[in-house]
Amino acid sequence: MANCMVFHTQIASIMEVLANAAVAEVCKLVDDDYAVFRLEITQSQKENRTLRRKLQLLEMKVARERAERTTRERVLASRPSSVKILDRYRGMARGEGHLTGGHRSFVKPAGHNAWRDDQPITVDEGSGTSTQHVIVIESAEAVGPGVKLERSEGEEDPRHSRDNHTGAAGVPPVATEDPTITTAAQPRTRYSVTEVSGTPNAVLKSETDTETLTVTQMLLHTGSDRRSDPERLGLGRLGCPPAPGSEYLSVLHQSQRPVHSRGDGDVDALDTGVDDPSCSYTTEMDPGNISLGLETQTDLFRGDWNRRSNSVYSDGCLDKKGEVIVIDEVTVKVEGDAPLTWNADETHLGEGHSQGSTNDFLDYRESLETNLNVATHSPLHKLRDRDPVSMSIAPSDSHGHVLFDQVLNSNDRATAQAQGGGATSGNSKEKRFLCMFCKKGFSCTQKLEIHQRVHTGEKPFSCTQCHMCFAQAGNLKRHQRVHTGEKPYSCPQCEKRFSHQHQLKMHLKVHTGERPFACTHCGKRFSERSYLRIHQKKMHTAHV
DNA sequence: CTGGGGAGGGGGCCC
DNA sequence: GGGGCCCCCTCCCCA
Repeated sequence: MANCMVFHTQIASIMEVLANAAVAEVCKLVDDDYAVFRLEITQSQKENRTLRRKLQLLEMKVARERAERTTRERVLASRPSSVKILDRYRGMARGEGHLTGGHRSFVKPAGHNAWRDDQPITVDEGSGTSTQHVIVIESAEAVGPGVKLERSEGEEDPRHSRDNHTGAAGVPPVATEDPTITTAAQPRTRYSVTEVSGTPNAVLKSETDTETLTVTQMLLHTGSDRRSDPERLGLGRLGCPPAPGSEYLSVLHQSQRPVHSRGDGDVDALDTGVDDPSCSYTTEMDPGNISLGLETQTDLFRGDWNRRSNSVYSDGCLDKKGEVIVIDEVTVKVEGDAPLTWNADETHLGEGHSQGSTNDFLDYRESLETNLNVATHSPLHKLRDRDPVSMSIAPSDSHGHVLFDQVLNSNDRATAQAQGGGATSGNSKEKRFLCMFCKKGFSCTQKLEIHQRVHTGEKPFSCTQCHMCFAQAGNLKRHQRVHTGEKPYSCPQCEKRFSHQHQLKMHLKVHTGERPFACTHCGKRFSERSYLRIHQKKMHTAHV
């Protein structure tokens, strides 16, 4: 019996050893196969990159030919110079295709500060599926010496664009600030930026002749801007103010890549990493894809960059396919006496700006409504669809320069109010502090500063518990009730408690039966306007 | 309905 | 008294 037990034990041991060996064998086979699979993927990626580079080269070639042809034609035509900057944001977060915001184009006639009718600002209304971004800087030759387009920190470095042209897609994105970027008054004979990934016509051309044109990307930020704060930068996705320049870029490089995988591009799916079950294999990141998006992406997210989940930001920041050249912030300094006038038909920026007069600030209110909401790209910030990315013009300095600054996170409500005469509409208090962006007036500078955060995306108040950022201290305080569970507003009739006072007010209508909002179509009444709106949308869409 | 963020305005306090 | 600052209320909107 004892021998039997010993034998049985030995059998069990042998079986265990065999089983382990079998498992090891299987694992080895799996690993080998997986390694082969990974190798194949890597090779496919490399091939893909190679093809992409070839495609880019071909497109560059075509672009150059077109540029040269255009240049010759222009020279022959002896047309007055103008500067065009076409910017297209690719890929609407919601695919609604209203890409107006990011596609603002400026045409600044040389010699005078009024937009010429015959050279309208081109608003590139991309289909939303196109990946091309085009920067066109046309003939600067006629631009007066005082006209400068400066490129500042954070702006897309032309060299990056050249990298794109030359097929240097594999070059890792440059996230660091390039002090040389701000090379104002740097003459350029040609400036071409082309990034194409989905459409054959993606070509960018720019021709500047003897002009001292520099494109500068700048953000208008108030003094309290904390963009330099590493934590905020890292949290930019959460809704912190859009960080201008490369600082934000660097954050993107670090944290935004995973987001690419959500895109619709096959390549991206590969690039963003294959879910490797073995955990020992790191899918090669496709620098061609990643770098393109990152190195060309300048700063979008500004706004809210804000908002809510971290991943969102990346969304907004990076193009789905990571191949977009985004020039979201362009500062154009115009030295001149005459107010700058935009072609209202094209840009809605119909008001001029003159130094020292806030009334002359360019009115971009309408543009706010139509601007692309970069923030919408950002899951974090969860910008509303309507939130525009706007190109705003603000007084920049004591020299009467006009800054064209793209800002995010503008609120349509503010816009609507501004449009409704908010700047001057009647309040008991004199509202002599006008918003440089929307001209809305405020009674004191503090109010104005808070308001302008709507445009700048600045959110100086950050939650210590969840990285949410807020433009107003009170909103942060209110938000923190989410963490503390504090519900200071209790219903006297049912002991229900709320964190918002307005929530209690709405709740009380449950008890009172108050339904002040009646449907104009069917007479049905609702306790809140939003309910009525939903009802009308659902039941009377045809009427509305 | 409820929860929660965005934003404007009023008012008190202090200098 | 005016301005800056802060707190709070309020309304709006969305999920």
